[in-house]
Amino acid sequence: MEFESRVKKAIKAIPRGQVATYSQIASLAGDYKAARQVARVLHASSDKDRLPWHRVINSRGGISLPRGRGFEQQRRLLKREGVAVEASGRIDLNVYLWEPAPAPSRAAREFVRRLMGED
DNA sequence: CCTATGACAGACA
DNA sequence: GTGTCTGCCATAG
Repeated sequence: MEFESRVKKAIKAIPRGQVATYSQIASLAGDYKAARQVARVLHASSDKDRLPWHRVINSRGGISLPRGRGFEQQRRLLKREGVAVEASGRIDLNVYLWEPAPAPSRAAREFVRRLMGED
């Protein structure tokens, strides 16, 4: 249940107005090959989890839910927060894909420290 | 131990 | 662009 909770945490971290892919979430949860598990978690999750599930899309930049079984709702929720979704369900990843800020590397911290002239 | 499931992804024709 | 095939692996039963 460790992996599953990390998946949920990662999904909750997706900012409003942006999207993340299944495999992206899997990677953040610690297993880059576990995209299908992310799908499984979402499929099984009930609304009490309060997950921004609609911000998770597939690697082709599309809504994976079939029409009539969630597609329309996901599209509506995304549009509501400013994400442009084509009628086909496609979303421009170059615009909306979430790029989590990486933790600064040691080298980066060192660089800043020197810039600021701390000793 | 099995087998089945899953809102996936990448490679290929 | 489509369609097919294969690998993937945590869970549930």
